[in-house]
Amino acid sequence: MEFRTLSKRVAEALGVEAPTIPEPVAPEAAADASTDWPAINPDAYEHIKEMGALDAWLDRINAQGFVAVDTETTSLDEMRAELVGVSLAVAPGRACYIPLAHRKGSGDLFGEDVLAEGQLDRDAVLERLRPMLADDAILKIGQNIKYDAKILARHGIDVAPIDDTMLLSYALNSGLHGHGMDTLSERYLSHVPIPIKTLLGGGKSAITFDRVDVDAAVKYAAEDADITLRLWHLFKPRLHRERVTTVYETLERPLVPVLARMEREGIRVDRDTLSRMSGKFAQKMAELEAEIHELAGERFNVGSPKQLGEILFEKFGLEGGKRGKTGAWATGADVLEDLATEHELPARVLDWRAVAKLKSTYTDALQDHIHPDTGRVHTSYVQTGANTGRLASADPNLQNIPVRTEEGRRIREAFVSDPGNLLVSLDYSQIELRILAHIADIEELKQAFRDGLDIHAMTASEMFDVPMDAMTPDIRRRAKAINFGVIYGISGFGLARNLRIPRAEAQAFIDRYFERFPGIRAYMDATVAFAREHGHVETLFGRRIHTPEISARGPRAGFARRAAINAPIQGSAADIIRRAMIRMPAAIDGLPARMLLQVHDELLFEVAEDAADDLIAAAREVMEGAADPAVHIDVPLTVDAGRGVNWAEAH
DNA sequence: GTCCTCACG
DNA sequence: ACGTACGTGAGGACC
Repeated sequence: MEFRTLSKRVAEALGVEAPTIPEPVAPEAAADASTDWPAINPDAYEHIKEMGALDAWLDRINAQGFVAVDTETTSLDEMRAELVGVSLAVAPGRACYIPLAHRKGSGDLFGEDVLAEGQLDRDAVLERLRPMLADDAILKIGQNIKYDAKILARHGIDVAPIDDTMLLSYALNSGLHGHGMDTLSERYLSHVPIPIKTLLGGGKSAITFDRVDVDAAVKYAAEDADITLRLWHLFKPRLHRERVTTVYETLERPLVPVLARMEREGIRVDRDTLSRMSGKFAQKMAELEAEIHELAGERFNVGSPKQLGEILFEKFGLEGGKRGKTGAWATGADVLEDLATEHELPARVLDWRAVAKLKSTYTDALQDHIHPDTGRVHTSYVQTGANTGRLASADPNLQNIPVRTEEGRRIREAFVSDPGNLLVSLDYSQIELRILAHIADIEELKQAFRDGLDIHAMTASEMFDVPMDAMTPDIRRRAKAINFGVIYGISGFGLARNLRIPRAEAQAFIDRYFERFPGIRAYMDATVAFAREHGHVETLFGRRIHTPEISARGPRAGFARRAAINAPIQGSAADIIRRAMIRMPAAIDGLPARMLLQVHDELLFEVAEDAADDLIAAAREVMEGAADPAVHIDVPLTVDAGRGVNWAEAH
């Protein structure tokens, strides 16, 4: 009897020999596959309204070992969305939609609100789909499948194994903007999908998908599955041909269930704490506003940079005014800080802005994100969010919760553990500088990290010939700015602005730095040369970051050059923490602990009090060893840990 | 919708 | 001569 592996069956579908290792290779099949495909035709899709018909689709899926899956719901917010229907595609042009919870009527308060005709029972269908969705031998293909997996997880259904066309696109082309289905369909299939707006309408009168007419929904939903499957047929062979299979299979795909889990866990946020803070901030803003109006001699909207600029630079004629591209006066914090040495108005505006930011973006907005059922805030990580391989966090963004000022940091007191639990934070110490030391192979820096020295003080000592025991905070501060500048693709202008020193002086620092650490300049030159030759740079783990503008002329060249220098450093750090996250579930299995958040170089966990030590030990080991065995990094990766009943204490 | 501003690593 | 530190997301003003 023949044992058919997943990859063999997938390979057959792609019309090629099965490979001996994990995934299929089908360059030839992909090269002309699209020419053989039927045109995308929404009228050709099947509306499943009987179990027998569904079983026929399942037979086909079981036989071929892969299927494109898409869910239709009532919301883009996976934690609140209700499942409305499921679509499946088994071959280009062969797709169906299973409506489950479409409703008749307008949805008005007094309107009819009963299930539409031509649907199957939702729970019965889910039970029928469940074995297939969890079957190890059947690949489930989705576009942003984390979304669908979360919806189905809420109905107790696991989806695995998976492929994701959005992530395939990202692995192949991180430099291109847009990995959404509409963009991909237009770019690769030259087809404009049915716009969701034609079904839902827009603005205030927009309806939810459960109010969409079933026949229209069949065309829309099945088309999405069809497009997803076609994109997969195009992308999957390119993965191997373009040598990014490992990145996709070790850094992208396995992260999906990990992120889905973290997002569903959420983090407990105390509404009363936020609400009290909002009240205090409102009071403070009112006081400051009165002072500001008094100082200005008139009432105006303090939140309007336009009005503020007119008062500062036209009414008062203050020096240092600059207009931006659009002709508006620049009133950013750096400008106001300069003015603040001579006038009280800009100083008070800075105070007002600090409070207004905390209130509007954090203490007010976060309250709206507390889930009514869980009492927790559930962010959404965007795996394709950053070109460098970093994650992005949205709705809400939990990667930019204040920490730098005392007042802001108090917002973290609202992020709390459940009773009997603690929050535990583990963060990589100086990971980007360590990676720089390794990539650029700077012996002094590497040794300093091995010796556990203060790296900024050590840099300062080398650069300014100051013995370590005679180091002053100000000299160290300058060296720190230079170290960060190097990571960002340093320029005299940028460093001068950051340190508020003359540009010539900043340039002299940089020259001195390169003199002292010639390997850094060599790394920068080599990286830019690599980008010019290949159109991309790479992380230590083979992730490619495309640099399409590296050979541009004019100011864009400078941006592209600095981004190219930064990308391998930022991207390698991103890869390392991804590797840690992927291994984490197995490492903490059995502990009463859950991973909640990632903030670029930090992982935040919630754990039962008496297991905190065990968790820290386990998680630290995973994080510190996360580059192994794929890459040997010639400096230790070290992780700092903290714990407490809230995020302020834990950090 | 775009710009400005500012929160984070 | 140009015009710049790298990577993000979000709120408010303004068009």
